[in-house]
Amino acid sequence: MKLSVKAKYGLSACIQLAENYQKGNLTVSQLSTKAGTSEKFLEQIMAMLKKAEIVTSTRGAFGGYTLTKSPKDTTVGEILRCLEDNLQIVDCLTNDCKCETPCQSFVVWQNLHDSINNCLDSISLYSLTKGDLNG
Amino acid sequence: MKLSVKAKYGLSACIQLAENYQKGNLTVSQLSTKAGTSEKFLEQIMAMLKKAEIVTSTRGAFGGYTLTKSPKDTTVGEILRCLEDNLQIVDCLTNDCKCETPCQSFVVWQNLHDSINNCLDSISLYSLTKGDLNG
DNA sequence: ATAAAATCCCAGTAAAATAATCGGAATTAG
DNA sequence: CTAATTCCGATTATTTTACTGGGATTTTAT
Repeated sequence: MKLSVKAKYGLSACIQLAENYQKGNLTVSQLSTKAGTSEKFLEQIMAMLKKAEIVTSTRGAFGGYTLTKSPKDTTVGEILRCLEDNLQIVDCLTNDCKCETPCQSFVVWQNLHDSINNCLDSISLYSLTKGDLNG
Repeated sequence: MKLSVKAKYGLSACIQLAENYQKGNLTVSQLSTKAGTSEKFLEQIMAMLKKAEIVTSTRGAFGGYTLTKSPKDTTVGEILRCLEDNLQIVDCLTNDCKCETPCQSFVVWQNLHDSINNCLDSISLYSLTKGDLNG
């Protein structure tokens, strides 16, 4: 139940992009410095975010990354689902449950899954840049 | 962000103890069979639950485990905190936060941590044995 | 055309965490 | 005394995470 550093670095990068929204690209080099990791590692993370269409890239000189949608329309939930295997804390919920029959814990995992997603979906990047969750 | 099998097996064992509450002990052998793991592995998990005083043990022949408190007073939150490193999804929250300054993600981890704990603390073992979270 | 700046792609490796396994000591009931 | 059981500590195997590295491709500027 630990969050991966991919999630931390990736969210950090997205917050930076939110702060730079409509002010042009940020490069992996710039993003990685502030996120506190290597370019090569953040590169992989940006590839995941791009595949999920959370960020949009421009190749070549003067290229870089931008948010695909506005910070108000981009949630932490989307970002972490992209970087944390869809936030599936147990496999039971998508695959068939292979636990004991009947699996009396199932309802726990369902509730927990919903709690986590509801929480994170309610936080937009915009609210984080304002330091106010209701902003 | 995956739940460990320790948490799954441990919760399964606790549910079994809840169903057997005030009907005597259950042995590791009995618990492990239904939980679907080995005796030796569940032994370790029961030791953790004992240390957290969630279960009480009786040694020797005809020994085994019982719940320390009633199923109504034992929550899934307690159990998973015991088996999942206190449900600390990031280290920032207890240690000093070593992320970028200022760490704009901090509020996310706080919210998530609270959501998870509130969710799990609201589920008692009793409600699980009844298959009704409001029971 | 060339060079520089950037993303993109794929492969490999090192470290850490997880999931066990193993052997045997201590305790208790009968 | 014996059998059933928890308790204790060490070791090992497997999987996941966290990186590192090389180089191809794309784009802009000169």
